[in-house]
Amino acid sequence: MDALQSTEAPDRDVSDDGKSLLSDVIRVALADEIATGRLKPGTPLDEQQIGQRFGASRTPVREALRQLATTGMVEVRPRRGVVVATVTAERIMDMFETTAEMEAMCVRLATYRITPIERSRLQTMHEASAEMVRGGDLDAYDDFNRRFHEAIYQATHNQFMAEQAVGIRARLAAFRRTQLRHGDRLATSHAEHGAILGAMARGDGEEAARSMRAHMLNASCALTRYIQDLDLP
Amino acid sequence: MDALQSTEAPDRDVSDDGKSLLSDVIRVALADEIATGRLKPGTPLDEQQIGQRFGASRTPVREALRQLATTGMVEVRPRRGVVVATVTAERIMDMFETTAEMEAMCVRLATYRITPIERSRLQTMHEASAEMVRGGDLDAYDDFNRRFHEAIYQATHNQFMAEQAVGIRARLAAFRRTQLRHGDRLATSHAEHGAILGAMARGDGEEAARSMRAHMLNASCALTRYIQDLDLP
DNA sequence: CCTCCCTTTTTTGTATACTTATCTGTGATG
DNA sequence: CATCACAGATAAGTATACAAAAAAGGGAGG
Repeated sequence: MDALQSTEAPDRDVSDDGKSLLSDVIRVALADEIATGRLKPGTPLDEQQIGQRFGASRTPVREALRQLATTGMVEVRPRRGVVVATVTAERIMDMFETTAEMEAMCVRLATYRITPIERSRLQTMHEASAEMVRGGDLDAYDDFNRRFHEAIYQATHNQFMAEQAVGIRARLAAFRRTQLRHGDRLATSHAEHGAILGAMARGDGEEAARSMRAHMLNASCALTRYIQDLDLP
Repeated sequence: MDALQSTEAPDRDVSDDGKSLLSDVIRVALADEIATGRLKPGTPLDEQQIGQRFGASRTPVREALRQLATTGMVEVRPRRGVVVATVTAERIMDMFETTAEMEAMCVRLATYRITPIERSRLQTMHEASAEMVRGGDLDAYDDFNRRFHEAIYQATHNQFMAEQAVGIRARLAAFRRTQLRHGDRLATSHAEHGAILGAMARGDGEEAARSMRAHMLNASCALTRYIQDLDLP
């Protein structure tokens, strides 16, 4: 039951942020802890306990939890409490496939709509990432990877679609942390990014989409292994 | 300011549902009113007023509003109240394009994965809809249309993707009510459904996706007109 | 020894009270 | 006459209190 009782000092100081809403602070904090895996699926989220942790009452905690429920990060069982959403292996696969297809969809549209400036920026980012690959800097590459994909979303010039893509990517984040952590996935990923950019440069949206799908599928191989380690229902 | 003060009898009786949560009841009710357009964009949603309407206190109302904010149906301006989300014409276009692309994505996957039983059911639904077209029964066709598309989502055998598709479709529902209400759009829609089913029957996922995109695009012509009538920012 | 039922306890759902920030209106001042 | 400032009003954010349902625990009966 004390899964939330972190050993480090309580983060009460968040309450004196001034402007921000307590419920938002709590929501963001919990979302982060779930996404990064510090709160594991099935963990019960006691309202009072969380409230104490943040030096808040139950009210803002409840609001945060309800909002998280809407995004699917937690599961609310009426009158029976809230738990971190339990995700079956099948569902992770489904989420991953959806992400891959949405990425493909985005890159296809982006191919047709990207501006020269955006294209140049993507290319620059891509070339800069080569250094991270050489240095084997996983964290830096992880961060670059996210920005690279988000730059593609933006290049669709469809704000709504970009938001959807970011949202789904965030929800999947909990399960992809280890995806690049083995073999020469880093180098492979870099090469795949290059293939995607090449197809975009040729204006071949369909090919860019295929490259993206392949890129995501390759990344999923590691994911599959990870899921099996998780021993999910 | 009395946009919420409906002239009909107050729906206080929802509170004695027994099992259901008050906040859920309020959320669903408000979502419906926003989706069907009874609550227009920009309408301020006063917590006390809504509470009175449902015979509830502010607490469950707040929870409902926060959840709606997560789905983008309302906009929360911290300490300044909640309003029905104001949607620009551009954003509706973006939402519509995203929907069209997601539908195309779904139908492509569905083509490869649909079971004989599902295929048969889709075909039966499609044939039954011919009667509605002949009779010009708009409401019945509207309902059939939703079920037809949702049956395709299900045929992807990707529960997560189906949920996403349903969610986006629901968010767009507010703006598509009038889409089929003119010309012989009904007959055209029916024919386009036939084309989609034909491509699926041949196992040509890409063609099915193209047909679906065209189908959605055609539907959007009416939408464009509707948006211009709306006089949005 | 196991099972069922009743009591106790805990926790959720809702209401109400309090605090604080924003809005509004009036008046003073340039 | 316009603008700014201050005070009151209003409504949002949060805390606390109460009600009710579910979980937990214990005792009686089989």
